[in-house]
Amino acid sequence: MRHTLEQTLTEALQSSGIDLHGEPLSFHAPNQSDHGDYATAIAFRLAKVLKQAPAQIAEHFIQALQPAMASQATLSQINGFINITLHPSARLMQIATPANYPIKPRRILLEFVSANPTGPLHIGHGRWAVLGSCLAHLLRAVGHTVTTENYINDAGNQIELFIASIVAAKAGNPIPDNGYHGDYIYTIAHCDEDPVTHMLDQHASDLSAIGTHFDHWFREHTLHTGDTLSDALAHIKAHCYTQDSAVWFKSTAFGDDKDRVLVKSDGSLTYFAVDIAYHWNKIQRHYDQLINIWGADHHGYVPRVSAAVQALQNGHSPTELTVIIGQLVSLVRNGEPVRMSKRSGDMIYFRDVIDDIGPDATRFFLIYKSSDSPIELDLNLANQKTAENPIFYIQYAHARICQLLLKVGVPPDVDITQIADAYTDADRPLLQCLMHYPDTLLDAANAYEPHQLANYSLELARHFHRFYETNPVLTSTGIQKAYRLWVIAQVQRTLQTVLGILGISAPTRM
RNA sequence: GCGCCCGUAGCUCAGCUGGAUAGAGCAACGGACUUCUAAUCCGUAGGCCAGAGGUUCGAAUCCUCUCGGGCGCACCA
Repeated sequence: MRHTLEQTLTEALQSSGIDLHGEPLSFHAPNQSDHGDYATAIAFRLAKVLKQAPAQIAEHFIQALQPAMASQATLSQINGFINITLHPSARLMQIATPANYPIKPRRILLEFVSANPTGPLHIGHGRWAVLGSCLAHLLRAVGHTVTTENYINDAGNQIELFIASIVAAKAGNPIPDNGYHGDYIYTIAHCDEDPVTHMLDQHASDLSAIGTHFDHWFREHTLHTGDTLSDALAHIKAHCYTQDSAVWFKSTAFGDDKDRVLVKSDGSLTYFAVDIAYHWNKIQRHYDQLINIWGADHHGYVPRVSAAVQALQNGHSPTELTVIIGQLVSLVRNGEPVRMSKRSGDMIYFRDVIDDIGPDATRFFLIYKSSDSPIELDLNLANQKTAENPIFYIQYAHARICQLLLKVGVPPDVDITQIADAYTDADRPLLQCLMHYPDTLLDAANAYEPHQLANYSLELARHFHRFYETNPVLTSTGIQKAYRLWVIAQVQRTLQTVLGILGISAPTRM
């Protein structure tokens, strides 16, 4: 694993009396597999300080390191880069060794979706549902403790408008202009269930359809009935002032653009005031980190919440707040944008997309792009999107392995140093890909970017399919058969882990 | 006007804290199924990384500006 290698080799260099001047070795995977398994450009960064050519420095370092590495790898210098090429058996050993992740475990509260229960979930909520659940799996995979939470705004104006809309529909009256006009309003009006409960059940059902489940559903109204609100306001009071008969929070003292109103001049609370109470509640649950996933349409809200979290804690044992801003999903039909508003009639809901292309394709489609990048979904191309969706390519790799292993029965116990004799250079890209899995996982977790893992799974599947074409297993014999079986079993294991984190099924046949 | 995100192959997108010849998928063209599932593989073609400056050994990546697109700038939630 990269981290261990960096540590070991840094120590080896230092004990040879080499001064790195604070530069980290920073290994990366070379973009050409025949350059080796790990590479570092440290010689370039030290060239100026050491007043030597990079190639010279690299050669010098290699001389110092080679003795310590000889049993595992060959070191070489190309164009000033130091390349490490593991011996085949060392590479196989690396793959077989369980990863340990150099992180400080944190207790994390991850909040996402948090849709108003005034209408069904749309595709945008779906993106956060997928991103959030993948991120939770990812952070847990490297050793953090994660609690997932869905915040429900079941109090306030929007809920009142929602209820008023249903009451009007029930009575056969026209729905208020600023009310909700979707078809679902009439559906709810025809049943006796509590409208908010009905909506929340539907949310849970939609989320469950793509395998997203929350540890907590936090209801806003519980903030109003308990002491949390007054308690939170009391804790932030030192940073507040009164002006124009409204109470303002001096958020500019914590980096916000302007101060924000908490208590309006009519005595009622702003949404922000309630949100402060919610975050106060989170802080009191003693997490190390709060992560919120918000759509780009809320990014302007970040500085004030961040300011509030700082003010509430007054610098004492701070809980860190991290807000992940994701770009929006837009729907297009016949080249024309489809407006996504809960108040307009014409709506495509998240459930429609799931039913159309299936949960696995939906999840993959929403996770394999960076959340910084907007997603445009053409409804007319929905079926085509299914064919284009690379998820089947990945699942097919897994299914191929499963069917093959089924025919073999119980694979034999193997001695890695023995089967390494069957290694050929053509297998190197696949083995490197397998070996780099823990590094990829760690990078993805540290960056809060599950899409890195989705892209990794594609890459692994590609290498596997190539291997499969040219390495018949059933007709091979002896060491070669054992080796090939071992390799595909490693691919199977890794694919299962990755697909598990992505929340996508790993079918045994297709 | 101010702030955040984005601009990479025909289309959809990767490109990790600057590193070696910028990569996939889909679409196009040409090959490979009596052989572990062809939902696959191999090959060909496709690029002024929006544009212009700057930083340096080295820039798609960092800084500044311009153009173009998305989103946001409430005593709404």
